[in-house]
Amino acid sequence: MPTTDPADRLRAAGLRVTGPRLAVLSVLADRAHVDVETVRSAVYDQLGGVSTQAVYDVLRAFTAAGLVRRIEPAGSPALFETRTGDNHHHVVCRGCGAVADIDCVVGAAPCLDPSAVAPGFLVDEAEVTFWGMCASCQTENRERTTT
Amino acid sequence: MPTTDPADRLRAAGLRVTGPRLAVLSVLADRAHVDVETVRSAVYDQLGGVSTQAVYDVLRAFTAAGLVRRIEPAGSPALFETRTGDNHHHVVCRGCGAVADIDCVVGAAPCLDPSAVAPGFLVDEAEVTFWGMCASCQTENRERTTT
DNA sequence: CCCTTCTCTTGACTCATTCCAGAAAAGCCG
DNA sequence: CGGCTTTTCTGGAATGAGTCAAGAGAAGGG
Repeated sequence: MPTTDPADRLRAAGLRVTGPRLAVLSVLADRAHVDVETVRSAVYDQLGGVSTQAVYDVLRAFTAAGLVRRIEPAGSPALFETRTGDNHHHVVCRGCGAVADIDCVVGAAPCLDPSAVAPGFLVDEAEVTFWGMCASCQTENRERTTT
Repeated sequence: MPTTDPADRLRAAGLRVTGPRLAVLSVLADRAHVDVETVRSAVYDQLGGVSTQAVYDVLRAFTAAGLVRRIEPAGSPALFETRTGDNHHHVVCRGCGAVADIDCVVGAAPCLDPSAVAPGFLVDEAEVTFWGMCASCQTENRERTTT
């Protein structure tokens, strides 16, 4: 059974095993897309205390090690997710800011071919963000408009 | 002759014609992608003074009116561009942060079909950002590595 | 020309994120 | 199992983008 143990996953990534790191890892495992403040408070509850700084450091280390991916939808703070390496994309709700995953339609990265890129530009990733309205925000909007 | 005069374009959008607005408009016309600070200083030079606030207000009003589009590549401040309504995309250089336009491969918005969106989600736009290295950053990188 | 309404100015303030020591802990080595 | 090096965590201050608020000032309609 490969790298199921959180501590092993950290070691495999060349990172030291510490309380905060394990806690952050477990928080990320629970939820799909988490912002720093959510991580911080969850870790805080779990360990009885952490500094904001530690959370940022841990998340940066994880991102650099490829354990988590950092996404940053326009107009909202950074979010972190554990699905990495599969180049999937995101839908963001304009109403409530909810983020959901979308499997990549094409496959490997970059999943799109930028036809007319500036000459010499070497593209390694295509990031796709879909914008729209989630079901509940549509309902809410309609009600408010109709009323 | 349709909306060639800046002042007319403002009026057509239902906005009042003022010094700062005309100045911002001309700054945006000169460059493809501008951040707020660049706009502010250019307008400052042109008019002999503006408040940061006015620049933000003007840009927000323009964005709301559809005169400009606001883009926000992860890790950099907001940029504004005058190409609107043609749903084109962007390449961002990881080295220097330079942004260039890419014509949409597909055509109309949303230019991609999110196959497995959460049920009920109404998508209205697909925003594509290509990440990579521009020609000069590649060269610089190679030199630094080789040396 | 007057009045209403929208726009700018100034200045304080929030929020996310980073920088800066120094103290503490984890790993590695023998 | 100790000692040493390296990395990580703590606390606190600082930066930068962007927003809020209240009042002075201009644009436009009548």
